[in-house]
Amino acid sequence: MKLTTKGRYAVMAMADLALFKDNGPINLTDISLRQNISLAYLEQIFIKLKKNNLVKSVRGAKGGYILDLPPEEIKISKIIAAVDEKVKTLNCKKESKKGCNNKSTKCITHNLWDQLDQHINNFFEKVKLEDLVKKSQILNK
Amino acid sequence: MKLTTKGRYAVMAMADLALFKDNGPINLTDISLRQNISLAYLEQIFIKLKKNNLVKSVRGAKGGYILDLPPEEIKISKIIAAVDEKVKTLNCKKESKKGCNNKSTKCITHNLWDQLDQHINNFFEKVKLEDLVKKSQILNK
DNA sequence: TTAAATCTTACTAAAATAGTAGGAATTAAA
DNA sequence: TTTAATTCCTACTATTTTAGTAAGATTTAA
Repeated sequence: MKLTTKGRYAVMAMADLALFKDNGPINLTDISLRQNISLAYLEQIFIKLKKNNLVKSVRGAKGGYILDLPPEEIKISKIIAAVDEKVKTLNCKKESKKGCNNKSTKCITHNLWDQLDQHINNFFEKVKLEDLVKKSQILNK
Repeated sequence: MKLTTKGRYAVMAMADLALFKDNGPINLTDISLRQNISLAYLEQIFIKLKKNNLVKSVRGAKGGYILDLPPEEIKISKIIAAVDEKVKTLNCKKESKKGCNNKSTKCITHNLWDQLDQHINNFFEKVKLEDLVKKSQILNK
């Protein structure tokens, strides 16, 4: 689990798709304007979302993207995992069969980071795209 | 809450201090060797730990650092906060009185990141230095 | 007096992140 | 059949952050 603006953009864009999911394919230019993210950057992000079966594309004029699943079935964890390659927040420099940093034991804090990863993952596993859309409707009066 | 190797090093070093807390001041050269972290880098880290009242220093020969509190009273969250300046995992580009990115509303995912920060913080609030020391003794046979 | 240590400041290298650029391919609609 | 809108693809670049180095000043036990 790695947290960067790329992941944040991805979640924002997916939430945008969810909000407008009944309008047919949504093009990136619209998302770019609404969410204030550069078009070219969004394009890169959507290639990854597509590869990970989170969205479907419709090419050509009047094309765009649509969610591949209903918002209540899309976990935030999947979205973030799709765009940010690395999986862990923090790694020990090297972990061999022996242990961390080639020492004979795991480093003192090794388990702590493992647990943190699980903890963050749990959080994002529980939240669905649907939850964000609902919230944004309620909270922004 | 920002997670980098600096934070990890800080936790490792503090755990090291906790392990050897009955030996009087521990010098950074020893920690450097045991934890495989460069001395000069450790020095920088310890300046911050000291500023944040997590350790006390003893200058001069036979000097070193000691914990300012017993390990059961030192939360991991404090250690990480001490060395990593920024507090949040992810920020919206700009949040003015109006909302994120100067739009009239908070961005769709704003609350999500706030909640995540709380979630991670909770985790580190619950874990004390003592827990790490115990664990390292048990798990590394 | 010396050696071991912290303290201080400034610099630098490396990596990651964020973003740009330019054009190819596809397709709805005029 | 042409055009405009759109995704797709690849490469490049600028910026920021992170990690680390360097050099020396200061302090103090022995």
